[in-house]
Amino acid sequence: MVRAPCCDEESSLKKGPWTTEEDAKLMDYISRNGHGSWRALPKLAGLNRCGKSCRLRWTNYLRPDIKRGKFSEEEERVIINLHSVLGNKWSKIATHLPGRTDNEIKNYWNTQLRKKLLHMGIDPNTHRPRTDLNQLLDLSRLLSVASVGNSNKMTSPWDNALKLKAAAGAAELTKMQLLQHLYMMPVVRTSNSSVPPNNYNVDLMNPSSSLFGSHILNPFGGGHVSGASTMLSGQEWNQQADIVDGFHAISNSLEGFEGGFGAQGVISSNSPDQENMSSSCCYDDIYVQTKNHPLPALVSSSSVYPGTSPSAANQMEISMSGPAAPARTAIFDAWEKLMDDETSESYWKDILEYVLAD
DNA sequence: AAATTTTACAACCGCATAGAG
DNA sequence: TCTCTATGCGGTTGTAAAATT
Repeated sequence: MVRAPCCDEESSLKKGPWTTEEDAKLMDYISRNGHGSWRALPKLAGLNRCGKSCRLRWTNYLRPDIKRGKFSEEEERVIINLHSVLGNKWSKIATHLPGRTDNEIKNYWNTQLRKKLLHMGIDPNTHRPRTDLNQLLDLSRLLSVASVGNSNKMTSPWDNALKLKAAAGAAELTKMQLLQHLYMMPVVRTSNSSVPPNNYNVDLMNPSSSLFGSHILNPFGGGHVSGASTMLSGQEWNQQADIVDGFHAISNSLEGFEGGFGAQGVISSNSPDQENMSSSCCYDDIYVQTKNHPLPALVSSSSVYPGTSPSAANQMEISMSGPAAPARTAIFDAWEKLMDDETSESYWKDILEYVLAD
């Protein structure tokens, strides 16, 4: 059954911006009678609008309890934290911000907060560090942030986020992401590798992988983090069960690293109604997402892997001459820079050597 | 100063859902 | 249980204002 749009029934109904006269009529009517049936209201109030338009105008603009003006830092923090848990459930988020409408919050998110998060290197969809190469290559900035000191003074949610990101081991994070990209490149695979063809990569940031326990970085320290997990291969998490031996070794060598993330307390995860969640497991009263989720646009698997499941033979071909070459160069350049950094620990060199020798 | 681009946000559209009959 | 209506919700669009060229 197809229902006709309510506002198309009478094409003479006015659309577009409301005039002050219309606002006055609507406010006057509702203040005297309440809104009652929205569909009946326009005629009763003498408005040439559809009921839906009247409801929207009232709830988003004319309602007397609406708060106007800039969002405070506290409100920003609340929105970000709630968004990390609820996703784009604007009406639910709005219930925690008295005087703010879902529409206003949605607009503010889309025009301000999203950009701020992106600028900080945080994926606004996942609330996790971005994995695009530009971000990865911006090592010096992250490292300098990480070394700024341990001041706990928070001046804004953004400072907080940056500091937490840094405190959580931005340098290590970046190294891991580079490692991941390195490992995703089918450069060093040999024919006797134990890794099945479709498991030639591994997401070091994957909370469900065995590499780092189940810790997810929450840049805002709000206690919960969620949203879809980043999946770099576009395959099911559970297809990554067979992780190459070399990376088990890396995992073992990085056990101590958990403290870097975990020091904040872990973070965690999902409300049970989280959309797109294929499964979750309880981890010390925390839901940890194990989700099938596509690769972020900025690091498309296709850009690194022209084929979805290349054979060992064409993996080599790809690695030598395929379109992934520029990305590989960038990654290796970043590694070179990293290795030149006198602050790099020797074990990172060991890890790299291990991976390349695999 | 004019033209163009960007930004902010009000409003619309269509789908989902609750609930009445 | 089914059908239908009213309302809620989230994505998208339109447009005025501000910023930039």
